[in-house]
Amino acid sequence: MVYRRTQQVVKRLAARRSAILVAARDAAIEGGMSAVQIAPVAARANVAAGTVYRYFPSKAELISELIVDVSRDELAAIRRAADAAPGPSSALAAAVTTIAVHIVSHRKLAWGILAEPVDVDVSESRLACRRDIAGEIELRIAAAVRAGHLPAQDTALAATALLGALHESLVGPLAPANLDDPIKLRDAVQTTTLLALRAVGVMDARARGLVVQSVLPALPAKMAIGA
Amino acid sequence: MVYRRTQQVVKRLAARRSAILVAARDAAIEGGMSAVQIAPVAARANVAAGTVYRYFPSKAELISELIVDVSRDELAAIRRAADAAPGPSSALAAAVTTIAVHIVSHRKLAWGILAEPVDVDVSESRLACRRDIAGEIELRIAAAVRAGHLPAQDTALAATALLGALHESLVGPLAPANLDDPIKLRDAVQTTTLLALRAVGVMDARARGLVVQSVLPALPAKMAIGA
DNA sequence: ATTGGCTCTGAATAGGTGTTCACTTCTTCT
DNA sequence: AGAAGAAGTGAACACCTATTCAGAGCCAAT
Repeated sequence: MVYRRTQQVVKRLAARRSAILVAARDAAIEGGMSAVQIAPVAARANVAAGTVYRYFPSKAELISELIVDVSRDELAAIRRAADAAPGPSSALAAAVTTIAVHIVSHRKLAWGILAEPVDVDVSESRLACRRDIAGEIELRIAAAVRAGHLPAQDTALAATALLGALHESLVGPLAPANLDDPIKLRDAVQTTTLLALRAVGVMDARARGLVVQSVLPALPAKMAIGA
Repeated sequence: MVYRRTQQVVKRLAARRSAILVAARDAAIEGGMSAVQIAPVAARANVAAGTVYRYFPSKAELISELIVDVSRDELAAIRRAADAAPGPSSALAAAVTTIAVHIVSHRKLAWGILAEPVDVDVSESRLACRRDIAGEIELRIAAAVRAGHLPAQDTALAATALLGALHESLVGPLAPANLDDPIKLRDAVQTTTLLALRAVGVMDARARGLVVQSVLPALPAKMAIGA
């Protein structure tokens, strides 16, 4: 063998792999999963279509890895926000708010990762991703129940329903228009979070307080301006 | 002109058109929208692929009409249930329960009509269908608010979120397994309805009562047996 | 500089599905 | 019965996109 990968080459290969994933994510952010096609993604990453197949065995694998990546970041953000909260109810509110803000920040990506049908089979990774996030919410609901802040309930179903409500009202086809307006967006996030908290049994008055506490810090600065 | 459609022919044409629509609906019930393909649908309806195009200008038109049909039936059922209820809160509970029961009765159809991405552009009719149903729920929420049973709120957003919660927890990928078991199914419908009612601000205790009242009559007999 | 293997390329391939259309079959009217 | 026109047929076509692969270009070691 007269050829060995030098450090420089290893780095270039890794960079290229990452570039392809980034290109795929950008495509999804702009046009949803249906825009994640091999040729356009390859063009974005400045490689030929065939090159993609030197890094990923199939389109399904590429998309799966994309989903896993996005979901990992999302989950980390949720945990960070919830763990920083002073109590179980606040933690739940913070988690819900974090999800809502993430969803509205990249609506097409969220739609693509969560629901948009894709021709390839990514159900496995997509399901796992959803399960992870729902599981985290479930944990937070259960903690609030244990603390006596919420009535006893089927936490798994509640977490699922809660995510469904968030998705539908923030990225679904009936989501309010003009979510580009920071003020409307903030209102939508607040209202949706309030609904979600009430759904699991937080009293209305208390829920309103939790929402105000959790929404403002979670929003990017430019969105909070309208406060 | 030496040829005019006789009554008999008119009838046969109408029957054939209807058969194609029924075939499309059955295909959707069994395998979701992706199973609604021209060749299989034509085979189901006992016609050739080309014949479908003598009745519908394109696949998109066929699917649009399918969506409109299903949605019309759904809306009628919701109104019937809600109008039969004694008061605004009961009406809302009845409407929500009706939707939940319909959804679980034909999960793949519901998924296909509401969310499953399709290659053709049916966004128009799908959106209208969703808007109609959400609008009905919104009306019922607004009535309950006017009656002083619910806190003032953004009724449009609430209706949307409520539908999202129902869909996600009953037909989404994280929906509980074993919904074929009538008892589990009834529990899922009850729990989900309870969540939905609480989300819009019905007090927990009152919500539980409404759910029990509304779920049992709405369930098909075989599902209610476990009561 | 040369050699042997690795990586990249992008045109060609393959498979799947909506749509068309020349032809056949059926229906109506004289 | 025969003619004229409508309805039905299904194989062929068109389009789209994932995937492949033979050859070009690049890299490391001698």
